[in-house]
Amino acid sequence: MIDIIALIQDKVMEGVEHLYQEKIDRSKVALNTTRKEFEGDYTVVVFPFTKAAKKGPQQVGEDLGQFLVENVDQIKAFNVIKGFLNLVVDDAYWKQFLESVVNSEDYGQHPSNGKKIMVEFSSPNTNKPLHLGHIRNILLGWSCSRIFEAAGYDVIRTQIVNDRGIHICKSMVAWQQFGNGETPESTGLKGDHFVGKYYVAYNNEDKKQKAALEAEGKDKEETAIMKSARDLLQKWEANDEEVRKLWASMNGWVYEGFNATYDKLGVRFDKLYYESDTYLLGKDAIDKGLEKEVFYKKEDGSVWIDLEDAKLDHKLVLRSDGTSVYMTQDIGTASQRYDDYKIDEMVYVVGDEQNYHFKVLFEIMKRLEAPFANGLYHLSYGMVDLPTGRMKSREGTVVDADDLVEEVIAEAHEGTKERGDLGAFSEEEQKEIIRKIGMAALKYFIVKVNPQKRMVFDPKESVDLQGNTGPYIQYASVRINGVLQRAAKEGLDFSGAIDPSLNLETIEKDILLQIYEYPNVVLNAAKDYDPSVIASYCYNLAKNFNKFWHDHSIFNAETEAEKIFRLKMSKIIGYTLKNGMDLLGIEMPERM
RNA sequence: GGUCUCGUAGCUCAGUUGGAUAGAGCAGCUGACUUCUAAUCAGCAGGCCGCAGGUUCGAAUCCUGCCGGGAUCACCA
Repeated sequence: MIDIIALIQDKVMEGVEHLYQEKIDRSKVALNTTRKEFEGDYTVVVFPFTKAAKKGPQQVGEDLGQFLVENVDQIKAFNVIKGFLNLVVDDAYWKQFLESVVNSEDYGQHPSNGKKIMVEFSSPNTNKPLHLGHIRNILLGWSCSRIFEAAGYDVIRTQIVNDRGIHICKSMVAWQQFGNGETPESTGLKGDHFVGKYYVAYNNEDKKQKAALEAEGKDKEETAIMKSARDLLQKWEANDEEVRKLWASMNGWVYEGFNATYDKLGVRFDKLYYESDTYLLGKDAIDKGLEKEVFYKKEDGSVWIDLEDAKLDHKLVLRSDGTSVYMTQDIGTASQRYDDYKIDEMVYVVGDEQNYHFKVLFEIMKRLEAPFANGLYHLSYGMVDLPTGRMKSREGTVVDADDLVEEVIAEAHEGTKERGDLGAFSEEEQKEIIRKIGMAALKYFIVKVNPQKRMVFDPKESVDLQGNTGPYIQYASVRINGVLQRAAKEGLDFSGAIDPSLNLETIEKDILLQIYEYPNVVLNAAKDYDPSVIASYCYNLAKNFNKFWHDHSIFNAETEAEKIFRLKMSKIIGYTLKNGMDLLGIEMPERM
């Protein structure tokens, strides 16, 4: 299949050189799809050539249009409006395109590019359950990892589990003091919620003790429970057997809970890194950096890097007592990952409050001349706000991930009772379909927003099933299933050739152009680390299909040739929607 | 204060390497189910693209300044 876009660009360059004896750069050839109001498929902007031509835009358009029609078989007509050269591509080209993809169920999957990329996402602390902010992180990370796979990368999904530190010690101390030996089993609580309960208990107790200290006129920062937590942290670092045992079992409970949530969200990881294993890493790199004079040592023994020439200030990489900071650990972990997998690229999906941290980290890796330094990327995403403002754990406005999932599924259940057509399914199957619809609503709502932007999460809107939503796109796909199933049932074979004399409707051509673009859309989404590109694409394709469906009956088409053509169209639209939504982590139901 | 980032319809968001009269959805109003699923489709209404300059044949898009929101600038993670 000839790449029509590249072909037009080549011929435009050729045409300008032939007509006006001047070579132009490929980047000067702006090629857009033609706007709806005008006739044509692709539009060349001719303004950039007027200088070379020494003619007005209208004349240049006429010249170039004439040249293209004469020299490119696939272009059968043109018109020029105000400096825009609209080109009409021969229907035969689009029919041939449809034939070439109609049996490619994996349409949009690029061949391997030989590159290995690691995507880190989620990476929660282990002292409380996941919330809405994690959901954005997880969905972005998962979707990007799928997009990279579709773009031809070998992908390794990972997270760094923040399993040690003062936060988990707080939950531990509260459990010791108030737990009476309870477990998730004995209470029927999900593990992460169980541990989170003790984190809350810790904070309540700490607050109480602070108030008491303040009343006595003492330093309110030094509460007894805080001291106990710090004591636990020290014992943990000293490898105290009992403390380690408690730590392991509490983390174990949390992991069970997290895994249940990951399952519900449909994500998994290939490799887990635990902070308890990596928190001491990075010191070798600091030593080497000191030798190379990338770092410098202050009199107190602390080690720093001067990044002022990169507009980044001075940054500590090792404390005066020789212990690591977060940065040290990240330097070490990055190298560890490279050693483990020989990755070409590494993407960190982390909130935008850490933009500065990653700028510094990447700059350090460059100065240390790490072989993967140029493949590092921080996929920074904005915080999720509620219509009432920010989520604040102190004010109890944090939206819990598990509650949210339950809520959207309940809403999908209501919607299905009203509108659904699931009579033919068993209860079990119906539940599964409703789950897919609810999850589609939630996931699409989050992933359709450009990652770098802060977003407002309105729970009411997130469960909408109409308009620019996940279920809208699922509905288009379900309609397609309907026609294809009917075709199968009627024994209708539409594998034959498309009638060469068939005229394409405008909407049919629009759809073919759009599907033609899909593989490029995947590459662009990968290049920009941006799932929202795929989301808009799927929505627009579903919208076009719904219009097509409304305006043109498939089974009651006027001719057999039209019916066959439209069935082929339906099939490829179905694949493309399914493949696109899969890149967002969204599953398609059979019916709804 | 320094650095970074965002600002588009009442609300939530799109808007390709700068291209034609800035687009969707929701909310509001009007129409369309005897038909392959109306979770749909068609229409009306809604805009100083934060403000002011600049670059350009052409700016929501690039540059500068200002205004407004957010983040960050720890021997915290």
